[in-house]
Amino acid sequence: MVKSAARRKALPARLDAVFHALSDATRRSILRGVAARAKTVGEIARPYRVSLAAVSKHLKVLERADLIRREKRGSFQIVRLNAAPMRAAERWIRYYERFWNRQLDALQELLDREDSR
Amino acid sequence: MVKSAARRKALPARLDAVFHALSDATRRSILRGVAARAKTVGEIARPYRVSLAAVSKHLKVLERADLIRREKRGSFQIVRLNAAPMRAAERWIRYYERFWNRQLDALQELLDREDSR
DNA sequence: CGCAGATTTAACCATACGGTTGAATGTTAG
DNA sequence: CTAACATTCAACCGTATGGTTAAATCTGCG
Repeated sequence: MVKSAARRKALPARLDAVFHALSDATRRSILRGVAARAKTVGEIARPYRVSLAAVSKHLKVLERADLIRREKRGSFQIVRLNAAPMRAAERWIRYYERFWNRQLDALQELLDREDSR
Repeated sequence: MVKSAARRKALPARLDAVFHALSDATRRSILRGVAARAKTVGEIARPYRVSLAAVSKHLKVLERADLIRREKRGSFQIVRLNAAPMRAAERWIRYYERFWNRQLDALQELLDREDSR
């Protein structure tokens, strides 16, 4: 059962892992990269000034959040994006859309009042 | 100038702070609470089993991400949600919507094939 | 003034993070 | 079999995190 396998962790813990994975600019950049196309670890690491071992650790964090999947291909491996877990994160955030809209409305109202003064 | 004040930090750094703030279940829970209505620190802390000092630290993390604003009201203070920074986070994630859709499509296709076997 | 209440600060602790270097592992190619 | 390559592991380092308790700070009130 694909679904239950993907959900063995409780939602809060998964959100913890996903948001934590996204809280680092290097990791977000890595995700952008593998979203464009699947890459080997070496390819992923090349653009960054950090060591390969550091990138390996970043990949482990991303893997813990299930945001990437690895396919072993002999001596190297192919890393590809798994965007699915972002859905829950996006839904969590989007709950607050009404609040930022409301606040923007309030700000707009404020600015309108300033303008007409 | 409201806008430039809200943007004194570079986008990546702000995203770091926002995603990090959201990576803890207690902090997410706190945000839910203050979204419902503005609260004092004491009110915020009451439901949790941790000390007031711990909650105070959580609030500092949320404040660093500019996800809450505090209004001093004499001996206590009122904490309210500031959802605006979530916009950028939501936009960052939504970029990947097409990927999780694409992958869901692929999964659906797979399941369809299974069904018709 | 002086206390009570609300909140933060300080000091401390264990663990996690993000980075390094160097050794170890696994795999393919000669 | 061995050399070369891709990647991870291990050990270490400095700093951050999330928690604690106890002391400090600030404010309103009698």
